[in-house]
Amino acid sequence: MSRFSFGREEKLKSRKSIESLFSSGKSFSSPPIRLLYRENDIKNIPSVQVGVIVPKRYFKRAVDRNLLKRRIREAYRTTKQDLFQALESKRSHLEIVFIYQSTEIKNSQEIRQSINFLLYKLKETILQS
RNA sequence: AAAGUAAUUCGCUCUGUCGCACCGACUUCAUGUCGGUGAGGAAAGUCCGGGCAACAAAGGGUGCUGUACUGUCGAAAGACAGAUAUCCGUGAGGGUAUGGUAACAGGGAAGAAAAAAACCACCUCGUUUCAGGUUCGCCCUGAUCCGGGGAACGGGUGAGAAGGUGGGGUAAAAGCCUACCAGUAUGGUGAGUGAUCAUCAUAGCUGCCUGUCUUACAGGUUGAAAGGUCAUGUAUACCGGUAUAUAAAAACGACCCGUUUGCGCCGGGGGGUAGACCGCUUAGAUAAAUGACAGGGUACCGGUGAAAAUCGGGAACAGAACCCGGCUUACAGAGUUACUUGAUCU
RNA sequence: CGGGGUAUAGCGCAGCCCGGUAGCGCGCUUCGUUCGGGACGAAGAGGUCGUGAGUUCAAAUCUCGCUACCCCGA
Repeated sequence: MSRFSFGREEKLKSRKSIESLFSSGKSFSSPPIRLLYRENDIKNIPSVQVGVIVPKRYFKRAVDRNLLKRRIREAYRTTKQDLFQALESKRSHLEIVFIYQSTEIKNSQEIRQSINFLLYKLKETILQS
């Protein structure tokens, strides 16, 4: 597996897991993005599933929503290495959702900074627990 | 040339790195490698029509909804070409409307009046009173009150006022008569597939809008969250058979006629669950791919400049979710063809 | 993805079907009443009828487009 790939297994798709994530997940934010995550050790395999949300309320046109989702996915894809290394020792399953919370269309640099910070903080909290 | 009108076509591109979805081949315990394909003219709004699917089907009438000039194409929506009326534009052109009219109803405010009369003003006859004249006769003239008659629209309000203008006519008037003009109806001739147009003759026949009404054609309902298969496995909804026959009642789009089903028993069956696959496609996903970053270039835009040039910016509207045909809306800019121009430049 | 609805005064709603005067309640302003306030009484102000076109003599109302908000369907 290539280091920067972002295949089907890494995407959060199940309706059930999303609902439980929203009801029992923990979160912290770095504007304009909020990160929502949950840890479980059911599978006993180090793995991550990620979802991206851009609310229709903030962006009426589908073009803008698609653009922001693509930028967030790219930022995650290029900066996820540290998180994976940290998970190697924990052998736990992690579910993450990124929620975009701004009415402006931010450029790629700002989004990447935000994602960088969020993933760093997530790594720290996981290693501590 | 410039500005414009109509139709039509297009609507960024190159390099590098890292990625995504589907399909195929090879290889595998996992997986990986290679190759191919991967947004639009509107994919949008969901305004119409059709396919497709399920349900309902026994039919008829009334009702309801939509459409309505002519020809051609089309499964239908609709498109193209034309006709008439009207509005906009100098113009090329563009917008809007269009079955039928016999009968009935309505048209606020304003205005005398909204189609039929009345009122005021007009003319005339009789009468009351007054004034003046006088040939002294209720004889003449004028005004006034009341009553009868005449005719029509003079009343300047309104979006709209009883065809328009001139002449005649009359006590006063009026298509009352006449000339010309506009329209309508009927008939003839010619042109056109047709709507219709042109022209001739005849008839004084002459307001507009809306609704009711009426004619022809079309329309069952719900939408891929339709629907099917598998897994999961539960209340008497549903289905089949049988039996009874009294009726309440229910279904058949709103109503009427009409038709069908009906207590019970036996057998099947299933409220639920929220998973997978099919439906699904030469783009074909299902928390939903078609991209991100870096660098360069073009159309084009802005500044400076006489020009060459140079500096800065740099592609609009917008992202498929069952599929087709239309309509509507958004859109930086560019090309092609035909045509127009009073005022602009050479 | 599909279907439906609403927009009128600061707030909540009528009026729209069948075109001609924009109204109701609460609130607001002024005056009266009271020692003062509340309640009460009297008077008054306040609306591009979401927006852009069209039809019409005339549009909140009829027709078409656009915008915003809300609801329903597993």
